[in-house]
Amino acid sequence: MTKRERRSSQSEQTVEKIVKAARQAFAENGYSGTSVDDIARRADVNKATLYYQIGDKQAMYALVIHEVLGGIARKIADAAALETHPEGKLAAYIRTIIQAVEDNPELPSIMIREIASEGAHLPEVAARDIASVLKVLIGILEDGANQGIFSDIPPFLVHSMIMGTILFYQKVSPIKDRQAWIPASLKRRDKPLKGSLADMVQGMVLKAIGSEQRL
Amino acid sequence: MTKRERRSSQSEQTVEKIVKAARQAFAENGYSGTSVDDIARRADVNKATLYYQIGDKQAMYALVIHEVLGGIARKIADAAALETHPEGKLAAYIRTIIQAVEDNPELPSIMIREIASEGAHLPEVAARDIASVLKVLIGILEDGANQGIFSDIPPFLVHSMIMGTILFYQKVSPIKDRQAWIPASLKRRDKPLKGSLADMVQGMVLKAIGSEQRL
DNA sequence: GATCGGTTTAACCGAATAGTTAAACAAACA
DNA sequence: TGTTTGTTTAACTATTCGGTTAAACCGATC
Repeated sequence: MTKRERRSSQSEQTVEKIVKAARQAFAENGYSGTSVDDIARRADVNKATLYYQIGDKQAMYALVIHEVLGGIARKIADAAALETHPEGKLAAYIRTIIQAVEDNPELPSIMIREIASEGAHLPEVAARDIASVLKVLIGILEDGANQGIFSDIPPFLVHSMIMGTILFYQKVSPIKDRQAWIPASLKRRDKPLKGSLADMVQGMVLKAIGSEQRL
Repeated sequence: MTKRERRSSQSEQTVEKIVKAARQAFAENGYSGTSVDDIARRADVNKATLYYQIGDKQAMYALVIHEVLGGIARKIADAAALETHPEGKLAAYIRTIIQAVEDNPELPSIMIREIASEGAHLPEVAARDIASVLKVLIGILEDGANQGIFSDIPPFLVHSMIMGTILFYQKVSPIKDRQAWIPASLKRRDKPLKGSLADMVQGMVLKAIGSEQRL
């Protein structure tokens, strides 16, 4: 590392600290529920530094969104392209989304809130990312329907089912563990599921949209 | 209407105006994103009146939550109790939830946000309501599994699938209509679904959790 | 029609908010 | 060592926030 690089790499380090703090804060409390001072406190950095390094609150949010959603779109498209059959493509599609959710603990909260507010704070880059993911799903479902493998269910309903199931389960699961009225036996049943959530959701979705004549 | 009643009924009318305004504001912008002044403006009432009639912001939110979630729990239990077979019970369960969502346009946004924040603003009354609904679902799934009708899927995953699908679709559907890149033919396919969303979700969920040997 | 009590209101308060500024700091370089 | 340049900081501003107050309002009762 040259001397010139050292300064800029320290700057990158503070940017990283800020983005991490912002990601956690936005996930916990939403856009309006998060104050810039709170982000600064979490990042252990002066508030003016946030404005110097990144910009205003919207810019911080856009950066977080981009970081969280940015890479996913291509990953999904790539994973689906590796498969040949619609069933395999759909399974890969679901598996990749679950993998992304498990890699980013803050993704469900942020995405769920974004859906609730109908994308009010979404930068267009992110909207395009989501759109490209949807196009992949639409293609898979059309292929499957043409081959008689899938029944004719509106793609947006399928999309709602996949995303809704995954994101909700990710958020509901920890709440469940804190509920005293739920018998321990029930709680235990979800534990081993952790690793195989993908398999379970895959199976459910494929059965849900599978065509009758195939069974 | 007696003379004495007129005054109190006018008071009730302002409370209604306030609750309606609060419900819409909280649904649109969330708890933190809604200002008391905004609610007052929407209700066309002075801010001090809100505090006189209802209480502080939390009390207003609790009232909205109670109004939105209050009646649903018993409706679901009643509807499921009318059926004898697990499949019929589950279908009634789903149908009732969809009916409630369609009757309350603000329900999805509020409930989705509440899930994102892990019930941070939820009054205990509402938490109990949700718990009782979950108990009904757990009972149905246990019966079905014992009778070999349903396969053994964790109840919280089934719950996530049902609620996630319904709530997400309700929010995603209007977004979809505003997207220019989506072919009109695709948009049209969801239209006739409006009335039969219940049938479709019922069918998907039952197929998703149906046991193998039954097919 | 005087007055009593429930209701609404304008005006106000302190705290928190998003965003700015000018100065201090520290690393590179001459 | 002094200067320059990129970075961080404390202190500040204007606005908005949730919540309060005291006075005005108005229908019911006498």
